[in-house]
Amino acid sequence: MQSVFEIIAEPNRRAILSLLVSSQRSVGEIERQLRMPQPAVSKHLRVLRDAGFVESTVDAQRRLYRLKPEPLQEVDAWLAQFRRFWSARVDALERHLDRMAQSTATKTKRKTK
Amino acid sequence: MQSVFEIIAEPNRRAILSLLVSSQRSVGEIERQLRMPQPAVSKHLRVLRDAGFVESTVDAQRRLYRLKPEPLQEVDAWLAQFRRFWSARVDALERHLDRMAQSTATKTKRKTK
DNA sequence: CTTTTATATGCCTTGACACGTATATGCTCG
DNA sequence: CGAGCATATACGTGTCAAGGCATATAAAAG
Repeated sequence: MQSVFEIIAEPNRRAILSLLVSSQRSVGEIERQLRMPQPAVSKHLRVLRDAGFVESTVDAQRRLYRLKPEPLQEVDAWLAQFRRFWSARVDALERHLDRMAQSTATKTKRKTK
Repeated sequence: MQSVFEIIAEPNRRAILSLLVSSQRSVGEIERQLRMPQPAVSKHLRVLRDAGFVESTVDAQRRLYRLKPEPLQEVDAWLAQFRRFWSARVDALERHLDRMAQSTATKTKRKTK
């Protein structure tokens, strides 16, 4: 379990991350909101913490977990190389659709005239 | 192997995707550029195609594979929810650093005067 | 001090998947 | 049509991680 991609491959871990984006939570809150056994939550949090996705502070017997941005930014950085590609594609599609609309409009004009 | 996240968890598959971002390639080209056994390449391409990451066309005995944007955009969409979070954090950090700089400047001023 | 609450860890089983090797399919060209 | 190249698939194997359950640690409450 090394790469950030393997970490977020697990659906429950993604759910935890999504939950933490709004605010920090205790293990028990996560457990209840995601309806998942407590040991499972703790284990996933362990993985997430080791990978730097979250950090925790102690509040009496509770541990409050909150998000850290770096690993997800790493994913974002990897994704960046593809944004150029697909925006180019969207542009091409838009040009294509423009031509379609153009041609349809012409046809309609002819018909309705 | 259902979710797009599991697909890109595999390093060789990410390498293939990165390779295809510049242009389409045949299986043999991928095999040589990534120094990976041909069956491995074919298998990963199969997975990528089934998941909609790539598509292929036939060119004689070759198959040319090229990228499709949708699945990676799905990843991008999931990531979007965190961007607000971390840009907020960066803002806070910047404000913090500004204050530091401010205070340091003041101190320096005093010293150098 | 005992009980209860909150969280973490250990062990075991199971299933998925990546890899290697061998082989099959299919196209091209002599 | 047969040889050779390009790609796909099948099978056997090892690894690793997720889930379930029991239990350990530790703090709070009574």
